[in-house]
Amino acid sequence: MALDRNSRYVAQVAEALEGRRSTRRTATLASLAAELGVSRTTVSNAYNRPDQLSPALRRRVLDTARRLGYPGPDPVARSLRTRKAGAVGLLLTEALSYAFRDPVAIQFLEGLALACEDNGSGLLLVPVSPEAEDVGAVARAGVDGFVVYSMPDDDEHFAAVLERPVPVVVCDQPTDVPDVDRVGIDDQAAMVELAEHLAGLGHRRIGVLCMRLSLDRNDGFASVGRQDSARYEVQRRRLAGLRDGFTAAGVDWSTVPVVERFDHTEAAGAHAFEQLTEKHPEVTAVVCTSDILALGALRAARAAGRDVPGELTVTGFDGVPAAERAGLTTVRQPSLDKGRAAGELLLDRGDRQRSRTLLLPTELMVRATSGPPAS
Amino acid sequence: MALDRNSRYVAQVAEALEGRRSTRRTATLASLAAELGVSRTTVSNAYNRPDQLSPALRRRVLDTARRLGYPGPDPVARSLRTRKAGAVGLLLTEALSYAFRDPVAIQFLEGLALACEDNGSGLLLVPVSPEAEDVGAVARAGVDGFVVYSMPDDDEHFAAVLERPVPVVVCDQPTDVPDVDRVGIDDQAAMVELAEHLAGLGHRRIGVLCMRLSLDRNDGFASVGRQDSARYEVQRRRLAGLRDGFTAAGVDWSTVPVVERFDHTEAAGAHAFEQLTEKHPEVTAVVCTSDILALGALRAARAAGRDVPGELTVTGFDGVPAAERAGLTTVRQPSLDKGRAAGELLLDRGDRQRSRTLLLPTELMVRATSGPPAS
DNA sequence: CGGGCGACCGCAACCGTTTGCGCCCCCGAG
DNA sequence: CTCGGGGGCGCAAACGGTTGCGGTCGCCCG
Repeated sequence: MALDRNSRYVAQVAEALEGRRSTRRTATLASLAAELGVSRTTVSNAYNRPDQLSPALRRRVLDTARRLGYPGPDPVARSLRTRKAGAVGLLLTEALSYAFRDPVAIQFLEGLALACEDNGSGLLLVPVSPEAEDVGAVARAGVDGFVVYSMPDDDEHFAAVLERPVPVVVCDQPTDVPDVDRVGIDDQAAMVELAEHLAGLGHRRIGVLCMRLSLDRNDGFASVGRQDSARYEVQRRRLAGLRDGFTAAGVDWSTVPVVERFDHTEAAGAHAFEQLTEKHPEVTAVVCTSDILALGALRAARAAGRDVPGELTVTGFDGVPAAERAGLTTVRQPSLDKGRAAGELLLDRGDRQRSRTLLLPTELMVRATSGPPAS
Repeated sequence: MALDRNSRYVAQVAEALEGRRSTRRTATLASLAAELGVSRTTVSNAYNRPDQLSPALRRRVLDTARRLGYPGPDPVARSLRTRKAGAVGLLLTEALSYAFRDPVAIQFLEGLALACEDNGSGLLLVPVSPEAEDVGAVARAGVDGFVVYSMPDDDEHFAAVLERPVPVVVCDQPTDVPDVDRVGIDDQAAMVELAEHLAGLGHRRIGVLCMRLSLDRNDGFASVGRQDSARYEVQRRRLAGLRDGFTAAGVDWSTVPVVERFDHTEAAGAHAFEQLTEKHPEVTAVVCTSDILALGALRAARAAGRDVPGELTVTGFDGVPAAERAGLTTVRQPSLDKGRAAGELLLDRGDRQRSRTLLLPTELMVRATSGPPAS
């Protein structure tokens, strides 16, 4: 049995190789039809509409195809005719490979992949160089629609996506793009909730670590002006939430130090933490707009001998697995569900409604890195 | 003459527009040419060969395109004509979404993505349902080549890939497929090295936890016969390496218990550990064929009150970040480099050599979970 | 024996571009 | 005035398939 299987496999492979080896152009639907003495329609039907021709003929077609090394209808030609590519494109903020470095992006991707595989459609990761003006890659992508993940405002690539006559759904940002669906969370409200938690614990002197606010690198303190004009809406909204929450608790936001980091890594978080606390040793709570930054800050705090949460509170945002392991107080957002919802929104285009926005719930996870300020 | 031709296009387009006003037929190269009173060639050149027409006309073409909402040449039609899709397909062992759950796969993907973005080509994740016989997805993928990641022997999807007249490079398994490049590591030698390390420490009574050996679920002990006939070559080779290494140290391999798990999760590793130690409490070292399993085993061991490495040695394979954090003794393999190398092998097809195999180095990482057996 | 009915298969019109050449015309040199 | 040359643009043949319909033919039923 196993032997049988193997020999069949070997034969199959050899045959495939032979087909490829030949320098002559690979067989086409037409040449196959000619060889068989039937019409192209019939050959096409043999592959796509088996009920349209007799089983005997169908078998003959398929056998001859195998003999001639015809690999079946060319996917590109088929796509051209049917106007379906069988794939959704994904546009990412960063370089393509970044998607696999950020745990939140990975979760999102997993969800999106789930939706795709349910639908039987592929997932095309569109190659974008962050600095390259080359928008060609998105114009060249053969896809039935785009999912856009967390793009800054006024992005060229995103503009190129909107140019394409295919449906688009964005995740997180930008918001308020006419005629495209969107899935996200209420970043601002989530941050208000977190702020209330911290204010309730008694924190009044806080510091903030946030991700990149605009496309220019600014590894340092971010003025209120810079905060308000951030090109990354998500960061803008999270900061706004903090502002609202702490302002309500009597804190003058303009006195709150906000340290920005261009790179989104734990190392960046650690370094930002040092920068913050060196200049503002009085802060009792360090609020980070992402778990990655918070984990870095946490590490740096403990490396500096600070007791967390006894002496200092550290919080994050996102709810990645590592944050849970570290006992980090954070806001959990359903990243995987966002990905799946984005995919479904794009693919389940049964009821072509007016543009919808889907806001998923978040959850404040109070864990072991937040406590009342040291008295 | 030209007018005649043009008017035909005009009529054609008008007709199309009238037929589908509701869905607003998008402009085409031809309709744009008709509107401008130039040939399709010229419009095409405006996009692809700017030096082939006067700057003034080019500008006029582009402006008119914008006015008409022409999104530029259709990617699919272009692909058909140029015979280039601008994307590489990726075929995975598991369901598409699994790729984002396994740290090793993620690393591989990151490397592959790096190679792709360097080359400006997209990365198409081909949707495969593990159980579905539907091979159609790979036949339908519009790509210039395939990267195949760690497929079992005799896989239908892989066979379908070989059918396609495009270059293929496989990662890890299967090996020895004629005419396809391959990148991987020497799994067997790496395991021999690990075995020698453990044997050198004095371990003679060992137990093994391994990943899925075949497509049928077998969560339990795996006979030597099952080990030898495993459909997953990587697992087969790793076990063979252990066998070689420990046999050389005087161990009778047929007495070594090997526990198999279908699912590749920490929970599975933990459970497998319990199953192993319940039946074989005498083992002094638990060797796992992956870090994930090892991390689960480690957790289970400590939960059971076993001192690692004082009382028990646990080792993994792969060298994922979590393993480093946990201080796990393991074999590090360059997963990211494998991905990048696979991509480069596929894309840098300058010298169409005979099929190459690229074996990357591994490194034994002796850390804090291995030590001499308790006396 | 006529009519109707499936089962099977082919016609022909697209799908939207790219590209190797060839043509035309204007311009400067001889 | 002739002639070579080159810039600028168009011709027409692919590229490889899909599909709404319509045609043919054997067979069954009344």
